Amino acid sequence: METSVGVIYYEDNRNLREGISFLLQATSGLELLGAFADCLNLEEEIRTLKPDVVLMDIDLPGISGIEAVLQVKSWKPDAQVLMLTVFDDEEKIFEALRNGASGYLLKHTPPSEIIAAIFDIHQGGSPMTANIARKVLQYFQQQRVSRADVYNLSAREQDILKGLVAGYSYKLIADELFISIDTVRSHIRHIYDKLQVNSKTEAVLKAMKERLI
Amino acid sequence: METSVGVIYYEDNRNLREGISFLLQATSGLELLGAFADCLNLEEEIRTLKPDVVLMDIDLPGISGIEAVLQVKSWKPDAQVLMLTVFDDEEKIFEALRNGASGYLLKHTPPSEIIAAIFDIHQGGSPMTANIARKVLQYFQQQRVSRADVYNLSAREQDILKGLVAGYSYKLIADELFISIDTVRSHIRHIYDKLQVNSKTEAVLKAMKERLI
DNA sequence: CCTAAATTCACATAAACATGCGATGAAAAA
DNA sequence: TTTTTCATCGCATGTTTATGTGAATTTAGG
Repeated sequence: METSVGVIYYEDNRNLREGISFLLQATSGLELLGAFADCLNLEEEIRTLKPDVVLMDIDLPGISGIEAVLQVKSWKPDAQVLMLTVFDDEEKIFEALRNGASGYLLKHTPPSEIIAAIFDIHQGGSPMTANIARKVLQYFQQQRVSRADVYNLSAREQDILKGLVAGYSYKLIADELFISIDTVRSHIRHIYDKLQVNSKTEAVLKAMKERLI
Repeated sequence: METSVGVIYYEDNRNLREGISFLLQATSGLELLGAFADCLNLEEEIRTLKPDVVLMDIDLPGISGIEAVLQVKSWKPDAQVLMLTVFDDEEKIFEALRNGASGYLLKHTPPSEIIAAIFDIHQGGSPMTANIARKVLQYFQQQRVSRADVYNLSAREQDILKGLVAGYSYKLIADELFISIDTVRSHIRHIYDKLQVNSKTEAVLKAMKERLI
């Protein structure tokens, strides 16, 4: 059983690459399998070196670090990718994370923390700076902005809409709420007006997407 | 302009509360506005003490820390809530974060890091342990895993299902795919069989909830 | 008090949908 | 080669929805 964590490092800035490489080599428990300036031979490098952790600069020439993540994960799905970036650009962060990166650090992070993060990520954690974590959280929280009152749905209309979202037919909703089916029809007409739709499916989709219920 | 960060602390364990309280008081740049064992007077405390940061144990007797987050955010939306917990229970994490918490630390985090996290959160970061960050990421990544194959939907059936999820009528789907409306019917029959539903709305709901598309 | 919503109900008709029972040809699997 | 699955189409029938029109009662706001 190997005890050290195999690392590959992609970084186009030579000084930085050599500096961090030296640090990685000097750290017991880590094994630097390779350090490269670009991802031109990514596939072969991943296949032959079989890294546990890939340290990846996000702004690489040629194939960007973001695309590279996808490739790393497709060739070695259990490899953990830790992104390094100078700027915390929201779009790039999300793209990289969606592509399968597991951690995200700013380059100005102290070297000791980068080392710690490599061990972290290898043990199943997702090291990221508090700033980046906040952006992820916001994306994840941004939801409940739009509420039912935006569309001025009355309480009863929301009841009916809940029934629709539950997948009920008009008749079931009527039974559920102890009202006639024509009343249900009437409410649904008003709901459609307010949501600007004209079918059950569209209303349900809008309700789900905008979390009106 | 006040320079210190006002903190309120909720923790039912007396020893822990007094220990951390002492630490908070001794830290320059922080001002401990209050430390309480429960959230029974949460509203008043938030209103009168106007904290910048609320340090909240997740497992409080009476009103749980998770519900408390919602209340804190409703009475002082710009207050940042930092959750503290012993176990990293996935459900509780997500509930707290959905309710508006901005950070999440395990209780065994070293006191120095808790202090650092308070400053972090006040400056717009979201401090969280690597383990918790991983869970958030996974939730956020779990999306694009087309589980359509779980139900053995054929490629064409997925096309039609996409049409339904887009809110199209049979006729529109038929036009879109250059097939007859009867063919659409036929595919939809098979989709219903495979998904075990019997209406457009149910199929759409299932597709959305389980991210089949 | 008056008006505007909201809630309830009714009748009617056309459109859309669900389902049953077929069928054909092509491609993939056995 | 035979069988199975897929994708395509048709017809028929009953059910559910969408929409028009109208109206009585309750509730909330000006």
